[in-house]
Amino acid sequence: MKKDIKIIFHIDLNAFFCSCAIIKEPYLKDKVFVVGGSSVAKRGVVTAASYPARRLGIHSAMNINDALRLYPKLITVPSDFAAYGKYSRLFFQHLKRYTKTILEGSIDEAYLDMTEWSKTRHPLAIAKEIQEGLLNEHQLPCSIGIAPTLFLAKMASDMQKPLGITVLRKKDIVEKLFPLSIKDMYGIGKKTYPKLIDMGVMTIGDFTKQEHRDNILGIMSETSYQSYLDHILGRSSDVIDPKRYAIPKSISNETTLNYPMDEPEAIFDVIKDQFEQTHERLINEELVTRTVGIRLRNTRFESINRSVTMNEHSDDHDVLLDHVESLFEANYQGEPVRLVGVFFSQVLQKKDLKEDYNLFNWQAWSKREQAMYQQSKDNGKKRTS
DNA sequence: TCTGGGGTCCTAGGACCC
DNA sequence: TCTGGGGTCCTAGGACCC
Repeated sequence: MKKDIKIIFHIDLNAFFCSCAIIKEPYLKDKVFVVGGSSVAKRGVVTAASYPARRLGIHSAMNINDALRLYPKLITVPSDFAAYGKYSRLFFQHLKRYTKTILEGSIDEAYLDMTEWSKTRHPLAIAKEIQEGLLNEHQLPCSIGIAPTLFLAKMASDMQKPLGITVLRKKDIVEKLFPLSIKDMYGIGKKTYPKLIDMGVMTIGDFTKQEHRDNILGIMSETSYQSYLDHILGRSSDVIDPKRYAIPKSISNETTLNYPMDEPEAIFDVIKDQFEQTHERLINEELVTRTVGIRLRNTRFESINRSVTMNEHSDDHDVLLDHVESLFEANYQGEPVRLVGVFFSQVLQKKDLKEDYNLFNWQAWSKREQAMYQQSKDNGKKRTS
């Protein structure tokens, strides 16, 4: 039986942080500017670069000083996370007019299952309408990719920026996807890219060639390799699960210190501050955690994470803080640190706790305990009858 | 040359149990 | 006494993404 082909949209807001800055300060439109940098001079990186800045070679994650060297008149504006949250919510609200089957890929990216809609209207027409709606109503430019799987839709939305709409059908893969540089593939980053280039895998098409298989398996697992092949050839997931990223699996706060510190009391003050922020979010979002950890980064940029997993989930301030304190005391060796952080993982929603907990308890009981419990119940029945 | 902050997923090794 | 193999959980680190 032939499998129904789905129509997935991937909608990617173009230079989202920059768009938010322009909404607030319209004079920034068409200017060479970046979002990012730090209040502390001579530190920080570019979080987002405007398109005019990108044309000068300025890109995100670039050191602010390097960016200034490329263009001394560069305007820098500070991050405004409250605004990003606000416009992100407007973005998703706008999309919910079209379908409830939406996956929030990140603050500025969404996947939509438009299969049903496309039975009555042409996908390109709907995409055009969404794109114009976001631009006219919210001043948010976007690019849209239309494809049969999530991965291909994501790759398609990247092909024409800004304000592009790109259709990538399975039959277009060889023509449109294969020629792209392997570094443009989602999942291949700055560590894997040079290794692939060394073995002659320059393009996405090269990656699929049998002749490179053994070499590639030398740098990644069979599972990863197969998963990339499935992505490229249109065999990966076409199912949108709106719940997938709805509840965080971990939450954390970290901060880079203004200068490296080696006074344990002073360092712990900062860690405690990070803890309070993370804990506040835990409480506000009605979450509980089972694993508590700290992170320290030394002046060589090496990080160590140390964590403990508790027997039960908890949101208790003092219990969690005690763990943080013990972890710091047990692991801090006196070396100067430049970054500290606190994280909670194995996070759950508090309201989901009870069921899980009962289930957990039952399974944790030994066979003998379960038998005893069963027997006591049976005895109870006998007594009452 | 100097590298922010928030996440997800994967891998690998050790402990422990059966 | 020494031994196998499989499964799960925990910890740590790393790659990657926005």
